[in-house]
Amino acid sequence: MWQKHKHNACVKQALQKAEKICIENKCKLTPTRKRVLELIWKSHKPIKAYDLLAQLSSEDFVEKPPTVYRALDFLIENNLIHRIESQNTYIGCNTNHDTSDSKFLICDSCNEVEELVEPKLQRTLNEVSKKQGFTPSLVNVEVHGICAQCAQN
Amino acid sequence: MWQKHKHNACVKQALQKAEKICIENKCKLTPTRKRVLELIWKSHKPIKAYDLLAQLSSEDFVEKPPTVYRALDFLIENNLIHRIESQNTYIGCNTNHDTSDSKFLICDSCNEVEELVEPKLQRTLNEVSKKQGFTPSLVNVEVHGICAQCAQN
DNA sequence: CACGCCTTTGTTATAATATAACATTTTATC
DNA sequence: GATAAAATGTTATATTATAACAAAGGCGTG
Repeated sequence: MWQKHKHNACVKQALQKAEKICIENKCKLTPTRKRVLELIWKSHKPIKAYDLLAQLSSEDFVEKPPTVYRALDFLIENNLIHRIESQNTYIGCNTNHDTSDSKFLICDSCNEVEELVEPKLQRTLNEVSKKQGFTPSLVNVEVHGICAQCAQN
Repeated sequence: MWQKHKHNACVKQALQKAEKICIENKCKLTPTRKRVLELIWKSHKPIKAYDLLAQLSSEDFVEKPPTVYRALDFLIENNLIHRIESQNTYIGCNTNHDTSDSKFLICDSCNEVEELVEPKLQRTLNEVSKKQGFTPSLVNVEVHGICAQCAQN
């Protein structure tokens, strides 16, 4: 279970990565953006925009929807988070992307999500696209099911 | 372009398939459900719930959201349509499923959608899931990009 | 430094998507 | 025809997201 891993460490690491990416991409990790990213990582599970909003509201931040959605847009554009379309949720990304493709295993029992980084899956997706003369720009894979942990219980 | 194909025929075929499926599944293709399915097929492209609602309203049907959403739920349950999560849209399904998995190529230029029925893709998805000890129950693949037709123009 | 420009944030309002909850009607079955 | 189950009608509201415009902040250049 994730409680056992070094969770503070993974939040910290995510923020450091974000700083780095922002320097590379010549953009700014402003306080709001940083705080939203931090909240996403702290939750560790897919989180909803309005839940982020509620958490921000209890702090020093302005509590209007555009605040959160702008931050989310920024983080998505810079591949720091992904949106899980089938849930209207957002989750941190700790893989190294050159694209904003997102590929997930989503456990419907514990709600944990695992990002897939399998080159083989990417290759297959490219192949089947090419076969249809299709040029992919953005791939979204969401596999729902039961994770190993939950299957045991 | 799809205008060239026998579009009436494909709508008709879809309705016939629906009748058949409903007999198999021991459920009923009521007038509202049938009309919603027909509208989805007539549009031929991904269509939004409220667009369906607007079309129904100009007819003899009750024009409230639950009407449409119930019909959509029914059609999805019986694998007669799919929901495209990244667009909040619905599209007819003319492949033979035993599951409600959905795998699409989505052209962001002309908005046409092609359903993928590649066994190889399914195998690869199963493989990468298994590798993580994950048991899939529902697969959703949405590849955005540019179709062959649009790439030429 | 001050000016202008661009980015970011604040603010109000509203759009778009979807469901809850309960009443009524229809259908199937006995 | 009584009754239970399925489907539909109805009202209200929840959830998710964006438009539009104003104000503030950062920054490069003369």
